[in-house]
Amino acid sequence: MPGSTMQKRMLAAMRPTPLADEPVRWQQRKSAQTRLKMLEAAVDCLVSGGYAGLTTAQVAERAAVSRGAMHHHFATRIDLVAAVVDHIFYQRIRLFLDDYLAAMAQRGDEELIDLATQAHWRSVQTREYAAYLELAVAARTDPELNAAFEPAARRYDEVWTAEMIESFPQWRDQWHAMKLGSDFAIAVHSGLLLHRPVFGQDRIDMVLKLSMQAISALYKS
Amino acid sequence: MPGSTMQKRMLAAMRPTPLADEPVRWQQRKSAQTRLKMLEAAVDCLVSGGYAGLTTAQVAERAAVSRGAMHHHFATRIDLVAAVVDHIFYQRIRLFLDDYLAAMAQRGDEELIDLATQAHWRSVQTREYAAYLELAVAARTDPELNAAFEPAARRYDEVWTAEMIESFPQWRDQWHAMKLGSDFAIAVHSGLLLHRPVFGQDRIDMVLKLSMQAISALYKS
DNA sequence: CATAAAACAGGCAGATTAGCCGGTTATTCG
DNA sequence: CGAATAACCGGCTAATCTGCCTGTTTTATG
Repeated sequence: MPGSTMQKRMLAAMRPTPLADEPVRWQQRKSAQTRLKMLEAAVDCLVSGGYAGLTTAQVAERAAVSRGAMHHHFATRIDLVAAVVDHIFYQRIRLFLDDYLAAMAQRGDEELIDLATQAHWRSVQTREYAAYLELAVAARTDPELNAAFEPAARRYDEVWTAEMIESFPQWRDQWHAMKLGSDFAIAVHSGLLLHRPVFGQDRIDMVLKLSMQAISALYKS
Repeated sequence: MPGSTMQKRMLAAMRPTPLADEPVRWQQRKSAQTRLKMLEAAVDCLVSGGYAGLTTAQVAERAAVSRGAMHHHFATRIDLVAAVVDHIFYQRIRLFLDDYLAAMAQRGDEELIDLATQAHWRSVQTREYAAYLELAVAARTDPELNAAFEPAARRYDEVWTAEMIESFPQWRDQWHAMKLGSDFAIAVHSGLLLHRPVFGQDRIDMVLKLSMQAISALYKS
């Protein structure tokens, strides 16, 4: 399994343009650093206060930068939001790959589907996914956000699909089933996250178990 | 199948206190009417602008009432929000029952589980569920909203569970499986709603089909 | 009919936010 | 070294929202 190749390919496909290559000049490096600090602060704002809590003032305060610096990097709020959207999708890919490849290194090449499914469920429980959820829901009612979110979400989905086909050549003839299983896991996991406060851990675990069985059954037919 | 009994029991269990019994005096009836008009306007606000768009000014404008009347019925914004939460859960129960019982009247008593699952998927595509989704996500980051939302969500869940056991006595000995199937459908359907803009209808339909199979399999073991 | 109470109307102040702008410091390059 | 450029600073305005407040109209009651 070309784990390293897979990682590089997916990350390259989703990397935001400002981080295209490492700058060498002090100014640009400092600038990128400040920019990243603001993006991470924006993610914090999303996680703790939702999309409505993602205000320029809050982000500037959390990032410990002046509102002037804020305005220098992101002229308007929507510029910041668009950058946050790209950042979140990139981080989601990065974190999932880190976790999945680590799990794959520990265990063998068997039960790869189970391993990937479990890694996806873990990725759903991260702060990055919480931020993604806020953006996804807000994009449903905010046209400006949706203009930035939907293209990024589609790109993420395409990269995900293409990589699945590339990375599991042994199942290339049943990639339809793989895609279905992936979509299924995505839907179940996000739904479970949404209902966790009411369901509680026990019911969550039972639904997860049932989902794994349904996915496994896809490959035995 | 005592459909009417089921309907009355569930609606009574979830009915908001202000609508406990029909008032007879003009004033109270008019008051309840205005109140309902504001609650429906609030749902409109939620659907079109998200939880952040649920402002007292917007609601008053959509409901075509003065901000004074608004303040008379709901002293603070959180009072309005709490009433909207109860209203939404009540409407969700009501609309689901209307749809499910109508579908059950058309078709026979067979495949009740399939019928209920399909009715649930339809209920997820209503404007009331869109409003519920906004509230559920906002409640994750807004303590004040969560204080009103979580108890209501738990009550809804308890009523749902109890009614399932009451209404399907023929499967009383496998109510664990029924509950699991219900939780599973709830998770899948909400997850699909969330990802529909990216998935598209074809992939949605395939996941729905797979889900139905997994649920059906629960009752054959 | 008179008085009380409920429903309704709309203006005002305080707080918050987005966007904008002139000024300041630090870095780069000729 | 000096000019140009990039990064950064913080105050100002307009708009919006919430909560509160004083009146006005409509309905109920003795």
